[in-house]
Amino acid sequence: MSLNTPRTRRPTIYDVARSAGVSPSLVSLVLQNPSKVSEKRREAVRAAMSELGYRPSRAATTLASSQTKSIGLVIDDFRNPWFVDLLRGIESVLSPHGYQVTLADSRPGENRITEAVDGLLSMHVEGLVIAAEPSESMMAGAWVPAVVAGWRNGVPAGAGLITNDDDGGGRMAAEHLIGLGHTRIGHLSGFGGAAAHRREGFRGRILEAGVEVRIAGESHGTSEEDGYAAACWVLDHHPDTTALFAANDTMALGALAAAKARGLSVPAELSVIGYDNSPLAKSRYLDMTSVDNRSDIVGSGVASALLARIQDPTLEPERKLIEPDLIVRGTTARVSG
Amino acid sequence: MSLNTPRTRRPTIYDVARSAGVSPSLVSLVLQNPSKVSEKRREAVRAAMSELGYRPSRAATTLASSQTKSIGLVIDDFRNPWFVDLLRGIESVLSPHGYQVTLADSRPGENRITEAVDGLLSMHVEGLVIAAEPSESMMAGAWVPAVVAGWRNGVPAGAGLITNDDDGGGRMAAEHLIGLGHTRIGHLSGFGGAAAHRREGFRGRILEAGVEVRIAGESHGTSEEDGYAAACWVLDHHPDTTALFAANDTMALGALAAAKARGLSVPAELSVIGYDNSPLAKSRYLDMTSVDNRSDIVGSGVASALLARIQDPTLEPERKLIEPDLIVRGTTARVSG
DNA sequence: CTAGAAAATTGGAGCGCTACAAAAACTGGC
DNA sequence: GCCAGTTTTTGTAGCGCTCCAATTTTCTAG
Repeated sequence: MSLNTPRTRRPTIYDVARSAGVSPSLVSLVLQNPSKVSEKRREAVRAAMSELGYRPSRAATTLASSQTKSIGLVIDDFRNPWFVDLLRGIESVLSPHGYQVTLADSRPGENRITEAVDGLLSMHVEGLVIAAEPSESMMAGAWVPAVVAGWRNGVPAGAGLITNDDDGGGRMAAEHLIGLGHTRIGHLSGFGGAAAHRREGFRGRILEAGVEVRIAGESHGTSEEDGYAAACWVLDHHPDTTALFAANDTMALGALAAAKARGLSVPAELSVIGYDNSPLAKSRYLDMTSVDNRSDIVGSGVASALLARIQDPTLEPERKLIEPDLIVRGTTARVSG
Repeated sequence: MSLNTPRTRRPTIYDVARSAGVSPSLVSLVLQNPSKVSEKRREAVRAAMSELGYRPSRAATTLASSQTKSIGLVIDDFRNPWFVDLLRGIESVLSPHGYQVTLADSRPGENRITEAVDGLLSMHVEGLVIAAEPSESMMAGAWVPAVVAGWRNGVPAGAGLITNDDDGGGRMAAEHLIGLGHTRIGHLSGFGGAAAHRREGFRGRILEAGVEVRIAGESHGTSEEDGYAAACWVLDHHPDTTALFAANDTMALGALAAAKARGLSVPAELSVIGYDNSPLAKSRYLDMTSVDNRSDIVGSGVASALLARIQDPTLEPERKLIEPDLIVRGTTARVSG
């Protein structure tokens, strides 16, 4: 059957059955458990299927079997680089169990998370991963296990939580800079829960060490421009600053821009640390020291937790933090002079 | 109904009907065409729905109505930055018509495109957008309209094609560099059809102008490392080169790295142009001149073409190139000396 | 060659919804 | 207060598949 052969109706198991000279039940059996069908018929059925261009109807399968072997993943913004790692982590655990992942985005800015969740639930997903700002009501009446990934605030009761230890990551960044001898350090914070945790972890460790810290950008966004503005504020008000920790790699890029604009060389005169270990940080040109939040591990953890709760719904939702990892590259150096 | 109230069975229109004291048909009608239902019953039904936490079963709806109001989008790699713009473009056209987009990735490297298409067709999508390397057989027996976006080779007969005019983009880049007075120009090519078109467009315009061109990296990949290697080759073999055009922004980043390693300042001693106008190029720090392939316009074009063919299946598939746009930023300058 | 067990195959009910024809409940005009 | 017309509501038959009990075929051993 070629593309050019228009068909009135998509073929069903009945068409396949007729064409193969067997009963529809047998066709269904071939689909589900081929080993229970004699080789002769199995091949006849398969031949008929490809002859007709048959593809099972997921709608019918779902309806009849009331299971979909799929989970839903809500992403806040497809541009967030960590979502791909999260997805891979999830798939690495789920695929061996025959589960598939259905994606939905919550339309950045529009906060369509309830719509996204509703859509996924309409598709009979057996579990839900929320990698977006959760809302208390989003799962009202939902009866499938859910796990929030990457957001620590507003997690609804009944939902699990697996995320990066942002406090720990902030502390790691602080530790690194302190170890390099920096004593006048700035932090470019941003808006949101993760940013707050990174900030508090960082600040805590810095103050412990008795080092001065200048924080900027707290209530603003997390874009490169926000990082640039925050870095400008720090560098203008505290020109003696020798190191900056940004709440994410994009903001760190803004910090690099601010440094360049002031003729400060990185890392000789100014050390910069980002967060996320995104492709940006990994790039040979930028070669940025960054905290890796191990989204792949978050993903596999989320998937395992979900799978366990799908299999045994009485299980209590888990709450777990994944340890981040500091990747030292070329934007940080021992303080000079 | 809270998360903590486990339910035996998900509620159906029958449950809603019973609880609202109406017939199931009426509930269905509220879902489809609320204006046809008296306000009193409509509200009763809606109250029952939220009381029970009812969500329609997409599987049942699909099966009964044999339409899904959805199209499938196959992406080669979620990391490709242009896919988000493509998606937004598609949604901007489709949403007003009540259509939704279902995503699938073809698992980069594994070339699971046939699996991705099969999965989407199983979900009864009414049309297909392939933003990945097409394969002749991927849609064997498919009976829905399909449009390929972004790949010009191997497009199956019967599928439409809307993509960026890569030759034109290459010519634009050449034009820009020639206009700036460059006469010894390198090109960092890469593997794949788009790269080939960009190369040929570029080379064509360059040769027309009687300018020398050095091309590297043709059969390699398109990563930053590939760009770096290609740039090293050009700069080492032709140290008099004053400008480089890279097949994409990531490779251009590699070129920047190569320039930095050789102490060449950009753009004073070396101009660099990328392609894609990705967030990378737009960033304040990199501020990279780049060709914008207008993925948003490709997306809206793809969606319009698909919609037209869904509505009138006899329509001939369209083939169209979208004009790119050169965005001049800080990595290109008039040749000095 | 045949009973009995095992393997292979089949029929039919039902999953949750829509579509459409038919029935019921309202309108307003006289 | 009654009829024709309109609006609102309902019953019923599928949509394409799975599941399971029932049936048929095949195999095994005496």
